Amino acid sequence: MPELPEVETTRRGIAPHLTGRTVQAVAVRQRRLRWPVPEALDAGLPGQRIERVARRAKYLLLETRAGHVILHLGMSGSLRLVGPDTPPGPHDHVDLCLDSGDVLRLTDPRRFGCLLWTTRDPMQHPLLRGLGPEPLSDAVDGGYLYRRSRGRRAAVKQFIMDGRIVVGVGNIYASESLYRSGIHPGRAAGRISRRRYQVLAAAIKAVLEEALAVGGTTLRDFTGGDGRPGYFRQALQVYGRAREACRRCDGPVTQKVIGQRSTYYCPRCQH
DNA sequence: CCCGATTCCTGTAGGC
DNA sequence: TGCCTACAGGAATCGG
Repeated sequence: MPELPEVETTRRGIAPHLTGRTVQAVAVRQRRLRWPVPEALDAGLPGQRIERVARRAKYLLLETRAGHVILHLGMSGSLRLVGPDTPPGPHDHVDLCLDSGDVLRLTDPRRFGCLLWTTRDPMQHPLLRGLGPEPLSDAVDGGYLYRRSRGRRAAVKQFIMDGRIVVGVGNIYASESLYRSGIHPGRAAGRISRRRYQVLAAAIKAVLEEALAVGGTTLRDFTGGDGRPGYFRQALQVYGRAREACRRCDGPVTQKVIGQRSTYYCPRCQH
């Protein structure tokens, strides 16, 4: 599923094929995604040249002079470039037809993604306004997490998954970075020391960067469309490994629901 | 403001 | 083999 590294990998994969191209036509076969695909997209996008492909959090932005496409892959979405006469499958909801002949195709079986169009500053869009800093930026460090966590009683795992605090840390990376940090995911966010938040911030960055590095492998699946899981799966220490042996202490990995999400951790190594 | 619960959707996995 | 249910997940939104 598209996590932040995979969204960034997607961006890098499609950007060379989109930048400078003009959208000739838009075909919407299914408008009902997380939010309806607006009719304004069909009206406003054709004829526009894509100046840049950017990313903010897990949103992809296609910038044109007339407006911006805001695209989110949800949990099952993917983008592929296909030839002009490739017949769409049942979950191929939207096509952007380019003047190169390529078609950018959005596939999303569970339809948790979205594809929106705005003629205003996209960063002021309700979905983007209020998002926290990028996890790989200098704005996120131990001191920042420490300050933002004061007074919070919610679990630290929920805290780092809160997009207003820091974006891009999904369920998988939250478990993985807490494991690396030796921090118990259920610990109250406001009761963790500055020193431990420094360790956690470094772990979040390391996990995301490592995933991004192997996300380049996922790109081949993505463009080739064979859907194999990326290599990052093999690097997971706790996620999805309930009752299996902790790689550090050999004790069983525990699975527990925290904040309505499956959470994996080692009760011996994380406190 | 903070926090927990609910909601969207459908492929997959597990139980019987 | 096949049916049925539970579950997974990103993130907005609602209710307290």
